[in-house]
Amino acid sequence: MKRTVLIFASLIVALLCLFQLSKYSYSSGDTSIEIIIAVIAIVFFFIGVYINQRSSKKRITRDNEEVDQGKIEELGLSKREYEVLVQVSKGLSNKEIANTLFVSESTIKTHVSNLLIKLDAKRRTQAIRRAKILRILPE
Amino acid sequence: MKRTVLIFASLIVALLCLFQLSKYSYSSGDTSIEIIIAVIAIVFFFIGVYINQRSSKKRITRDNEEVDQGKIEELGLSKREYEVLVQVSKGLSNKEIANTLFVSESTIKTHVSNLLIKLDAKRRTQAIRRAKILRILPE
DNA sequence: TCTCTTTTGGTACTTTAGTATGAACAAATT
DNA sequence: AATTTGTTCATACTAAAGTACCAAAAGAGA
Repeated sequence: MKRTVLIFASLIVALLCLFQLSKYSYSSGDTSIEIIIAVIAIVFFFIGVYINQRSSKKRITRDNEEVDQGKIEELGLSKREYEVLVQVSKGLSNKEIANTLFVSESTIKTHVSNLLIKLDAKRRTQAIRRAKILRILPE
Repeated sequence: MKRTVLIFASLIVALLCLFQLSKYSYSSGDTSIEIIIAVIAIVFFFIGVYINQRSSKKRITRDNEEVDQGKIEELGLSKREYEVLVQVSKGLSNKEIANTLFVSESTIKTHVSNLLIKLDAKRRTQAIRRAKILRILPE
């Protein structure tokens, strides 16, 4: 938001500068009005392109990286369960997850079972699917 | 590409129209040159925004939906193997895949085993992971 | 025609995954 | 203090998943 204000402020300043430039050129008479208008058109065209590129980049980043924390709570997933879900989505086995989280495989099995119920999935692959659709997983 | 040419052509036409308008306004003297320039600036600014929005939308769609056919060949995945991979990524079991593709479960197991080797994965969940990273799967 | 790849399918086996159930313990809530 | 919730772990079991090997049939290409 602050950036948008700054950009618009500098746009107005640029516009005023162009006014002065056009007046000067007109009075001196060595530059035709058509060229001035063309330059202004081109400059503002590219300003529009540039500003839009910045905002669209932000949009892409937001959509792809942000995780919907609300839906995690909505599903009733606990912190640990979500951690396990992330590891599952990385393609790790229960034993591997147990090692990375420093708990036993039994614990992971319990978490996965609860995960499947809460995500309404029969298999871990289905859980991954649903989690990605619900925008619960990163990337 | 064709659209880009069309857009630029209409841009030039618009520019010429504005030239004529500015000449008329100047000779009649009832509109100041500043206002004309301001209008042109604003119009071309929004033209820039509009064009960039169109192209950025295309970019988003391309990045998310297009599948890298080259990498599939590179990995040596056959048509059927790729079909199975897609079903696996949807969270289906071997039996379910067998039913949707009208073959036996043994066949699916063979395909999956070959898939895992070609994708350098130990589990189907890992295969899904790698496939998504390689941009082989849709969405 | 012969060869190679793909697709299909089987058997037998091992390994993961997932279910059911019970239980201990800590932390937060009522 | 009593209850609920989350995390931990175990046992015993069933169900998938995956491996290893083999083999037949179809299609494409040399």
